[in-house]
Amino acid sequence: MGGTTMDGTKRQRRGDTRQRIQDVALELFAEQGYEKTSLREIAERLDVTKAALYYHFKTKEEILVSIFEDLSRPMDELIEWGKAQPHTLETKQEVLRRYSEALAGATPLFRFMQENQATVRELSIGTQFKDRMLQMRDIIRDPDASLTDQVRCISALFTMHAGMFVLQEMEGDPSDKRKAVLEVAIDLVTQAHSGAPS
Amino acid sequence: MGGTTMDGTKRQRRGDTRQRIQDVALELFAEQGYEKTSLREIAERLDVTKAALYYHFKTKEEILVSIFEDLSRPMDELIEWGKAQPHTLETKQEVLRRYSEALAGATPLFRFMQENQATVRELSIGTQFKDRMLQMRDIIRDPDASLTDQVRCISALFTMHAGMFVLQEMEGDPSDKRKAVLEVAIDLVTQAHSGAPS
Amino acid sequence: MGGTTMDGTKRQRRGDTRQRIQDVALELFAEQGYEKTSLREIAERLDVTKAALYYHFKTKEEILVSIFEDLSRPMDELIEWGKAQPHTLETKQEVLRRYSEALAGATPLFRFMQENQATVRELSIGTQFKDRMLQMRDIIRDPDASLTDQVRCISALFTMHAGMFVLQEMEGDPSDKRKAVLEVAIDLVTQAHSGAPS
Amino acid sequence: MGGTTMDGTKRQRRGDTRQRIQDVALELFAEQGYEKTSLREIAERLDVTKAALYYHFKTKEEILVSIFEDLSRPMDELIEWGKAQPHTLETKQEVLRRYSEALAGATPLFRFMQENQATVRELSIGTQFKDRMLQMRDIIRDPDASLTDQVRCISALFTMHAGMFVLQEMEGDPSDKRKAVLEVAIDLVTQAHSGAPS
DNA sequence: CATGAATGAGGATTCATTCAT
DNA sequence: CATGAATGAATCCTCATTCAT
Repeated sequence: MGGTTMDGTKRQRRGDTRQRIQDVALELFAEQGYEKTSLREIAERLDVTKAALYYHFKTKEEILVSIFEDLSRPMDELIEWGKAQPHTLETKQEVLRRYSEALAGATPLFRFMQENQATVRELSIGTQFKDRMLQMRDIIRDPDASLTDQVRCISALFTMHAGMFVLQEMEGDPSDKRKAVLEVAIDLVTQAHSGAPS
Repeated sequence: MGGTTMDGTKRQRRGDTRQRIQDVALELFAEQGYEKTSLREIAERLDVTKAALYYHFKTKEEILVSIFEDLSRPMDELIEWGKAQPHTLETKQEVLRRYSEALAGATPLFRFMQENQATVRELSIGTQFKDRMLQMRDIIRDPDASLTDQVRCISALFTMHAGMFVLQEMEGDPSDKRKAVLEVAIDLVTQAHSGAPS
Repeated sequence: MGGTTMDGTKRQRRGDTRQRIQDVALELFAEQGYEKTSLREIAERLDVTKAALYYHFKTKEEILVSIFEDLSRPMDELIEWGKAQPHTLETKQEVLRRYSEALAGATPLFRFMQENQATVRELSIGTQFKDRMLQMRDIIRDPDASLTDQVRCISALFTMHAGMFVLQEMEGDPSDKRKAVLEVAIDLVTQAHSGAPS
Repeated sequence: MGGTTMDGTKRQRRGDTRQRIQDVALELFAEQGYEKTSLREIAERLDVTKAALYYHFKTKEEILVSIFEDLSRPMDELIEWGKAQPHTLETKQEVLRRYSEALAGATPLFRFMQENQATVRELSIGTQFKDRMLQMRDIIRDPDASLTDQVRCISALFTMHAGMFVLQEMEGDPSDKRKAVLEVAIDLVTQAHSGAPS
């Protein structure tokens, strides 16, 4: 597929239609939801025909899948890395720090995933995403800790997740807010670590 | 056609159709999402025609609105109560306790609201729900506290929210889990209260 | 039907629902057209249920039919009278004068008939109305006259018809306008009469 | 399904679907009225699916609008021409002559417009059509003339309009009838011109 | 690479009508 | 006299998808 001269940054300037489709699609998906975004709409924004989309993607779902796969790679790598580390507090804190960055790098996707859970659940990426969240959870929490401490860890994760979107509506410098969110999350994990097992 | 022999099973249900529509609709909305649930599906489950739904509700959206209004009243009352109290730590803790109960009493609705944010956003209830969340936020947080402490308060809210659904997938007694979630939330608010202003 | 004490003006003050239905229906039919006016709309305006309409009329069409029959009686009588007279110019002029009054007394109905010809054509009253128009034509025109003179007579009729509605949009006193229309119509018939046979 | 063996009958029709839709639609609209003609019916007659109609036209109304725009252009041009001429009797007579031709060239459309006034009134073309009629009126009549003479001019217009359809039911050669109608119309305008101002 | 034309399945909604109470 | 509840058939319209060119 896609025969071009190998100049190192191949496929950058040329058949960028595929990329543009993904960009527009993600924008619309995040804004209006997956179901309410029609291929017609995407095509119109790109000023191509619907049929053109089908040249690049077999189905509507495949567009979403491809976006997901491209953008969630950093998160995947983070999980891989986290699993290879010792389950120390320091690891967990570092995981949170890196997760904060991963989230920031793919805000629209995560916003989409969060706001379209019901839809995404029956799509192939639904399971994938859930699996990753569970893996994150298992890196962060300690199965032998008290229920409360486990909740703290999970809460740390959700705090970061939700923080991204809810805090957008508060005044203040975005990077300050991100720092605050991260701080609270790290705090939660740290507290969980110093708790007594149930 | 449609013929169900009058064996009492159907006879009993008379006059409660409106309620039954709401019940089935909420179940399906929560399970599959609002967009993916068709009125045909709801009607079929109730063994009535689509047109019957329109006797009781003017539009699909109105079904959802009516469910929302009925089920979110306790939350409304809680907010009313919370706003009338002094903004002390004790009030906040009590609000969280009551919120925990309100959530438990309307789990499917809250699950729906959380998993269908994208859809709900352009529906009339979207704004209402968001408003309520912001009011809860303003009861719980202290606008003069440090950013971090404000995040703690918001995190307390989301912990409870998310807790409801995410923890369903963990082993353990449901009421234990609810208690743990509440504890973490109260903890967060308490910590926020003892922090120094920024 | 409708047993009440015979006080001479029976059924005037009491079961006037039937009458009210007709009034509202005609108003709406004339305003929006027959197809676009739903029984729901009529019922709502009267603040009764749709089912109530069915107590008074068997079908939607019957409402229209009943209106038509009640309001077009004067026109019927005019035709009867006209047919019994000698076919002189004076008769025709008098017919036009009386027609002018008949039209004025049932403006909304005639407006409706004119603006809903396509719909009315397949309704029972369609044929009736057309028949009456043809009878009017045959009273007014002389089959032995030249084509042109026949057209003059028919034109006289249509002038009066259309005049009712089109002239509403011109400035000037309504009764002056009606007089002008009648004058032109009478003129046309008079001219037709003095013409030479083809 | 739908299977028509490729025997040429269908093959020929390619690319002209849009036109065929307009043709069939106008035919049905004129015959049964706009409301009573369903897209299903149009599609069935053309042996395509309803969705195919939507490929060519955005809405049912747009089908009608497109027909109207295509077919009423001659009338538009006539108005343009008429407005540019001096307001002499000769101009008016010529306008009527040309109008007669314009009407003949778009009989089904004008029949439709006349028989569906109630429907058309709330459609976008309703206003357009009315505007054109008023412009025609203003070309033909003299605002300083007596009311009666103004009615004569308007009557001339309606005579031509109505003539088209009513006369179809009279015996006689069509072109003879058209000539007679035109003669009466011209007569009316001519009389109006020789009248004394009110 | 992309379009023009079309489809089949399904969506929400509206309507005239019925009937037991 | 009138209503409450329901139906069956139809409506316009939208969508993801296909395929010959």
